[in-house]
Amino acid sequence: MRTFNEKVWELTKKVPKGKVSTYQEIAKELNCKAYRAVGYALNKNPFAPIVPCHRIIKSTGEVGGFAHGSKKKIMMLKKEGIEFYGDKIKNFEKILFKFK
DNA sequence: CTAATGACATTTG
DNA sequence: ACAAATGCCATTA
Repeated sequence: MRTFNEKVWELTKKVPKGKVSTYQEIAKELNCKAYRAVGYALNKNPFAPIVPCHRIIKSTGEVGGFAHGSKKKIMMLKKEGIEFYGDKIKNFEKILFKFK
């Protein structure tokens, strides 16, 4: 059956390169406010390289956490053309991908 | 079934 | 504006 986690991964896969999304947006798309569960799902995500989990950040514009270290996450995002103010995303609202 | 956990978000001091 | 406390939901033990 399609678990909550699978839905999360599926939405995460839809985020285009060079853009990011938030845990909150994903939760909302699933008709709930389980941002916590979303993070949990991505952490336990068995499709580590398949799903672009690094494109999911906090609603505040901070990168949040990452299984291999937040530092790595930032590096990967930078590689995709995303700019940073230290640990915070630059032009956050402009590169934010919305599902709706 | 109950308790604990976590890559969060929002409110409060 | 920043840091701490509180609330949140699904998953796991």
